[in-house]
Amino acid sequence: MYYVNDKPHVGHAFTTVAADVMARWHRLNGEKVFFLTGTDEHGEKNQKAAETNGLTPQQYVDGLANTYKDVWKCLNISYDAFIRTSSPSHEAAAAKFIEMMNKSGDIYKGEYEGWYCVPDETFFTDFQLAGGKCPDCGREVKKVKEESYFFRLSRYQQRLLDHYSDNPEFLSPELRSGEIKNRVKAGLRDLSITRASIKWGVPFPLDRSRTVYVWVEALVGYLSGIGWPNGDSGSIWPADTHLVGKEINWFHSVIWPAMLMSAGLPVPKRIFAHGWWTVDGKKMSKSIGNIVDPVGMVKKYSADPFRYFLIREKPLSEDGDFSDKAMVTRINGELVDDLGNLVSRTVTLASRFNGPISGKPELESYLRLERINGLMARFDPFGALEEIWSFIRSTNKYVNDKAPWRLQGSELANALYNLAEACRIISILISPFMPDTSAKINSQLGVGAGMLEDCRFGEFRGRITKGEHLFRKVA
RNA sequence: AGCGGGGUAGGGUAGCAUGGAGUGCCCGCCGGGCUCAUAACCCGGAGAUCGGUGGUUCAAAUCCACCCCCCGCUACCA
Repeated sequence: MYYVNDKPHVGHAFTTVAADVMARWHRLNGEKVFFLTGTDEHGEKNQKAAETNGLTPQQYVDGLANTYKDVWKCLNISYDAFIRTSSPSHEAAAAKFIEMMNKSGDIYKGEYEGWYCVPDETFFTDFQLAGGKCPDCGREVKKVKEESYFFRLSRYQQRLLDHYSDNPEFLSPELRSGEIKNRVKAGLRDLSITRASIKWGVPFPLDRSRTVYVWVEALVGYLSGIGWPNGDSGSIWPADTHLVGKEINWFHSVIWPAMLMSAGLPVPKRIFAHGWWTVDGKKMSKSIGNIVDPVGMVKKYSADPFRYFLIREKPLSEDGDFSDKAMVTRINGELVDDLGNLVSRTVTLASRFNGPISGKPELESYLRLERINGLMARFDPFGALEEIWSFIRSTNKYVNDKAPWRLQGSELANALYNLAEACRIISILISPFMPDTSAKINSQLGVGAGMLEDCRFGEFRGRITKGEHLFRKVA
């Protein structure tokens, strides 16, 4: 789920494409998948932005939510539900959730005290101040006291730590787990969960003159998005994975599980915090004007190559750099030259052959399916693509070694059989990453869409017809 | 400052837990082969004091100590 205040950029596209790839992979494996995304729409920023634009907050976020949906359509995202936190069903779910926390005795009225930077509209703790001044702008801050309701987050310190040690997968990737554990060990402060001054939000059910702190209510979106507390949400929850940016890891790895424990609900199995993109080596920012627009990328390179690049260029967990140069290298080298060319030479050779394409498997040992599966299970689609491409390269080598253009009869049929089956299997394996391309390969091979279990060398049943190249070179 | 991650050929990475010849992969570069394929494909080669110093060891990229440099997180803007 994304906090909407502008149209999505590469970072958003990355998260969503990665989630889509994982969702498609599990469907390919015959598993039942529920893929939820959506938009977090409340908060002061949108309230103000709406005023500036002469719209109601609702009108303003309606526009943004539609923009998100359009971009996901353009990227071929196969989500099952799209939750909007300004929807009535979400507000009802959030209110219900808070009442459950209250029943556990975890909500109390207190006083929030902090330093407020008026021009930045931001609160700071003592610790964050830079020499008594605002750490962002360096101006004076003033002490503010506000009556507020609190969530007894401090109560959950030990339960969280126990949960982390009992479920090592929960804090993913491993490199992130240390910082969360240590901070939790250092102690948790209770969390102020209401705002008196912000109107654009979910009314706080215990005192409707206030709204619920946006974050707290947005997290409940993971439940309201699957229809909780109604419907068959019980068969979907707990979520297998929440895929989030590393900057919001704290909310997902600490606050959210504590909230769920308080409400007496199961905790998701894994929080995966992914890394960020820089652009041409620089941080993406409006002031530099280097924000990468995914729609522009799709127009320029089309959806599949862009999706491929996002996953192939860096591991999910790491930071990486986005550049047109890197994009061109990947497309020309790996999509056009490795994959496109393999399919092209296979299809050309096969379409000149009249007899039945059959033989005995000779490429099986190069296909490390278990390893690929394992990498995907560990949430490493980057590593999985590396393995898939290793198979593609081995298959290209096989063409050179066999030199089918010099063969005839059964020897030729055998070589073609291996190539056709390899292409069919490759098509299945890449389908979660590049669904359109996979369909193109299938149509040239004359086979239907396969499942993961069909990634075995069997009998080749397709009828091959040479078609267009899968990709075009880019400059 | 505290906590966390990282520094491996021109660039990007894997390897490090359970030490064993600098071993692998991708891009780039040089040379060769092939001609089915969008000058694509295949093979070979050059290129690294594995951040630095010291230590443990028969043996260290890998273990230990200290140092240098990069990056992230530090909770109520989301």
